[in-house]
Amino acid sequence: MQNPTPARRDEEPPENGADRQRSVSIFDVAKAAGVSHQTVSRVVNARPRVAKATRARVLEVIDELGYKPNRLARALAGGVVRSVTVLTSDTTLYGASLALRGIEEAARAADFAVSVSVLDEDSPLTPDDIAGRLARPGEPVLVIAFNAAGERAWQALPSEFPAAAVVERPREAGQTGRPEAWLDDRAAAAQATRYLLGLGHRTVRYMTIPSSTTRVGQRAEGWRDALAGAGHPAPEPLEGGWSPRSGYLAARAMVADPQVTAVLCGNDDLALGVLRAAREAGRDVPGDLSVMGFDDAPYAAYTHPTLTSVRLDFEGLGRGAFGMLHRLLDPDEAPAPPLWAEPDLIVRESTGPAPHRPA
Amino acid sequence: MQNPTPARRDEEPPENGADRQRSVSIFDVAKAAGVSHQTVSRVVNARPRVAKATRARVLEVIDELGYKPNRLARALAGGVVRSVTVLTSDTTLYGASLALRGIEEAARAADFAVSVSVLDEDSPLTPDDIAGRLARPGEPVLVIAFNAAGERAWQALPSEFPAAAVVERPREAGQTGRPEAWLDDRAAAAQATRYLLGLGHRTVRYMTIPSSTTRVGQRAEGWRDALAGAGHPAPEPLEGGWSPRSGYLAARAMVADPQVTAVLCGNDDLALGVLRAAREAGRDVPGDLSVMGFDDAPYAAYTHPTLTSVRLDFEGLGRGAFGMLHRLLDPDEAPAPPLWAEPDLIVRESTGPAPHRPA
DNA sequence: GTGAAAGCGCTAACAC
DNA sequence: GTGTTAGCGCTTTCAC
Repeated sequence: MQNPTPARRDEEPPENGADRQRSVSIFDVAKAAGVSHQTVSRVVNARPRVAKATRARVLEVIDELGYKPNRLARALAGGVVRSVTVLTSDTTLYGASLALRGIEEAARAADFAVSVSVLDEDSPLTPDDIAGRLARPGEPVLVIAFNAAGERAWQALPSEFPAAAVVERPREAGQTGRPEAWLDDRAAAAQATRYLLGLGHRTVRYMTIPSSTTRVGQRAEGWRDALAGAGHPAPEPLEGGWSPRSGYLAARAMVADPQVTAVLCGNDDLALGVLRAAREAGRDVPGDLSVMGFDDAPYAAYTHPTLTSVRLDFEGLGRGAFGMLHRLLDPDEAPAPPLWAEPDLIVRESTGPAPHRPA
Repeated sequence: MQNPTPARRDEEPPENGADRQRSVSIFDVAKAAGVSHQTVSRVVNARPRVAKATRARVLEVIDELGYKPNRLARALAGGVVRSVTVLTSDTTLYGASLALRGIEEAARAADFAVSVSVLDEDSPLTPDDIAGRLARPGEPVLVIAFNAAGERAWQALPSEFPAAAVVERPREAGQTGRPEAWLDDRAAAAQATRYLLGLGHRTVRYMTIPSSTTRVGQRAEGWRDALAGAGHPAPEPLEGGWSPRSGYLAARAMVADPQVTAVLCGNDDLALGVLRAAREAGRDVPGDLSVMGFDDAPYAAYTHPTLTSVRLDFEGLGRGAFGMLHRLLDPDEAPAPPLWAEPDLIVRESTGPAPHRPA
């Protein structure tokens, strides 16, 4: 297939484009620069002991020949890794897809290759199974743990794996601290709830997105916090899902109840479903009922009514998570990561003052 | 760092979990099974010439030791590749993220690793640049070319690369046929337009999504086809973008014109923006104006009014594209790929009969 | 400073 | 059928 002769890297590369297959190797560079392949390796990896002139010459040849180190060989030989596998379970989820993009950006900037491996709800997650998803054993892992499947993977990941995660909520203090990046959903939800309460609503209902853990989600906690802070008992949360449909279904009973004047939803899709249920029940939004979303999806400014929501910097979060992993691999890497932006309340049409009580 | 002794694979693996690093190699299996590493390789790769009993024994040992072939080494050694790099430019686009998921599913089923490399609008795309994104030179590539950045990559990809793409539209016949998977957007748009025409609308306006090529998009072509088929001249298309915002902006002038009674949008996001512009202009949808989307995003059934749209099987498309690539790599692979589903018109509230003409 | 040698885990070519 | 040999392109030692 390749060169049938036993001779190795001794003759000129084929002049014409006939055998374009084999790309230029470290030996080609070495030969052209008149040094050993080892010296080339040193130059490429910015190792100390190389004469200035030698380095310059090698660099020049590299440029000329268009040499690119082969990632595989590099990894196989036990060099620095420069690749990550991202474990994620739903690339269509708004937050997850943005986080993935953030990770990819940061990774590319750091010259890391990123692989993606999609988790099913029920994928087996033994250490062996996870290892099987990696391009190379020992490769670092980044998990997007916004939902249960992701969180399971994060938990299941043996601690020997160099890894970081974007999570819904940080673990309890006291657990071994593996790097985790998260958005302060709890504070954001509390802020959202306080905003609604400030509008004069007697209380605020909350519709849950599935929590990544068995415990109640961060957003629900924030909602509770705010209610408690205002001296209100928390009503039973409504159990939603991820989709508009689940929001619609979960809201149908609630919207019939005129006592309910404000609902905070775990995400915008849910809020959209609630909007529809309200409309069908003949309740005016925001006249009779305030509906609030979470995530600030691109469509939130264009629904009817437009959706008050909380903007979250998922992309920055992804970048930050990669930064954590990078620093874990290489402690004297970069300074502090550019922190991701704080959640931001975006007020639109779907929320308003509490209706005047008929009583 | 690893084993400091020069001896290679001659002693027992460390009994305790102390040195968990080095995973079990083909030599470990070979030794345990009392065969050569080559025989193990044959078994693993399902090669013909192995005695039944030998095969069984090796398989058993593999299972026992939990041996997993090292992808890197495999690739380095020039074996079958079993990995793809997906080039995509916007993971948040609905269609693209679903296609990616479809690819990942199919790839995992075929035991391929998938890497993702995100394209910017302005990433350089010389062959060298593309090669730099690959985990290994010569690795197969799958490009998601729904937009200009993706299409540029697909065009720029040297033909030596084993590659396939999901594209908006197939190339002109006559161009070298590299495998391309696409949805019949053109027929779907024609069908949508005919549906609108059938409702009594005098004509149908079309709002474009950016085409992946310099020519007009497939959906626009379909719309033209239908109009022409019905003997109508095609009015000037409206230039939209990808976002609800761009749809809103592009629609503002149009909705003021009472002559316009039906608009077909290049995607649902655009339609959402149009819906808002119509509302602001005081035009009733679908009473005064029918608005139709494309893609059938999950929220389409929950907007107000709910959106008539065209459902497209992006996930199936992704699976199909992977299948094409797989067969390209290994001609005697699988039979025909499970074809992706036909586009499907979903009628909802946003479209209706043409208003009675005042004249 | 630089080069030579060994080997990462695997597959391919060729014996036997 | 099965074992042996020689690399894939690179990074480690360790000499000089």
